[in-house]
Amino acid sequence: MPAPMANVSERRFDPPSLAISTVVFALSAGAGNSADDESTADGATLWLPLVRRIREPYRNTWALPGGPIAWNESLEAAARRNLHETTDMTPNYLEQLYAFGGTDRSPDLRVVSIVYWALVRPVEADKAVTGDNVRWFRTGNLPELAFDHRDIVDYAVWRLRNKMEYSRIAQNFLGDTFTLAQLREVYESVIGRRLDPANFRRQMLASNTLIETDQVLAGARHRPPRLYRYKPELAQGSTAS
Amino acid sequence: MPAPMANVSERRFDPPSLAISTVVFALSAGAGNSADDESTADGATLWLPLVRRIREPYRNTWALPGGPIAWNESLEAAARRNLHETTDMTPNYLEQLYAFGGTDRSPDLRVVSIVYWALVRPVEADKAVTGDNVRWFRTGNLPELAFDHRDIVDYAVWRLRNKMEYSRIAQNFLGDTFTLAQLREVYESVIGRRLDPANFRRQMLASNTLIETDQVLAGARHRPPRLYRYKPELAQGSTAS
DNA sequence: ACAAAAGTGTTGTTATTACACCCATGC
DNA sequence: GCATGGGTGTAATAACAACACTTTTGT
Repeated sequence: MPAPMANVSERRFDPPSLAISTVVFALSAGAGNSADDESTADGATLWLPLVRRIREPYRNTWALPGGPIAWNESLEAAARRNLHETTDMTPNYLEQLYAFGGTDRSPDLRVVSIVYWALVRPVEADKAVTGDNVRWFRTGNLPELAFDHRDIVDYAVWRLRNKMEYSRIAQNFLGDTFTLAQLREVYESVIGRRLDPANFRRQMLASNTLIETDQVLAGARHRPPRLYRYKPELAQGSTAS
Repeated sequence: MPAPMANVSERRFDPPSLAISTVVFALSAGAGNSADDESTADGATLWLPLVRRIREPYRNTWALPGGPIAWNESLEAAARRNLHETTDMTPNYLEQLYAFGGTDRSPDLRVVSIVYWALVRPVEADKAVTGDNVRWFRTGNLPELAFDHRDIVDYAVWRLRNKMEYSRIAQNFLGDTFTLAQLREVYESVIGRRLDPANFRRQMLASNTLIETDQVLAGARHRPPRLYRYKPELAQGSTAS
């Protein structure tokens, strides 16, 4: 119960308060329950869920899911709990993005936001109950966002693209097994550029992170592609504390 | 004046409070005013300043310089101000490292630390008035640190090494002009590995970030090396807000 | 048979590495 | 002259990119 008798103008001079927000990414498959799904044939697209603010400032404006941090939970736990409370999702991957603490982020309160970014698989993305107050948007076609959330999203997209090039986070968009074409599609839709199937295949196999299963994916009118899975990883998650 | 009548045991259940800390790096030249300067002939070494805690918990233990965030300053400004207050230094480079918010970081208070890391040139490093409460330590030979500061330092070193390989932060350890050997020494002492002088030279020149001056550095008993300077950079600093 | 994507081969280009060798200075 | 690092040359290797070509399925 901090400073119970403080009114708004006095609160302006309190030390900054803390909050958590999360930028969640999913690929198009799981975002089918959106209104304007004009998914072009040339590959999947990136989507993220936003929530409508129900109070001032920026009332009715779309914003990143977020909330306060409880006294007995870590930052990551706060992000995870909050995400579940607001969107019913449990992320496959969760990593701290940045702490945003400019003095002019909010018109009245001074709040420092510790922002996480997350990846969810299609199955998980479908769990998000969308409606008037929660909706998926494509990263390329966002509405006006509250606060500096637009900058935050841009930074998160940049980070995702970046990390895609040197790590194996792509697996967090996919199910347990997948074809190399599916894996390639993840890469292509995130970095926004076509990749040579032949070279991509060799790079992935050479990276020694894949296990070839003995199954193939039949049904299409061409040679059935082999299914792969990722090797169990030693340690992927985020940084300590 | 938040919650003025709260005692210690009640404070445990307050929402986390905020603080800023900074890991400052300098190369050996500027750290000569240290006690155990046994700088080996084979290149410079990394140093960082620590301050002695004057209150519980961890009283008398060395810790990262840090402090609270004022209501009207950004996180970066808080780091900069605090660094100046505690060590009289103004960093050449300053970037956010990570927000540490584990629940067990401190025995009593719950505090979230937003940590920055900084680079200072030798001239600036000399401004730090060392004494009983501020001292430079080599990163390879640190004392026991308060809280989780040891983990934080390790992470900062990792980040510095990493960033050294794909960016031009090395310049923040050097003066305006420098020889390629000096630049190489910075790289070598940070990443802890010898580099081929010939190849290093070509890589640096090929990167197209250096300007050749018309001066050389005479005085040594070998061919005088040419002095270079960095091209004025478009934008280097940290991320917004 | 044919279309379409899976999968393999091959070649040219570029980046990296190792190391030989010449250059210019102080002593 | 000679030791010392500055600076250039070069060849072997590895990584990457482009693209031709063969394989296997569904229709």
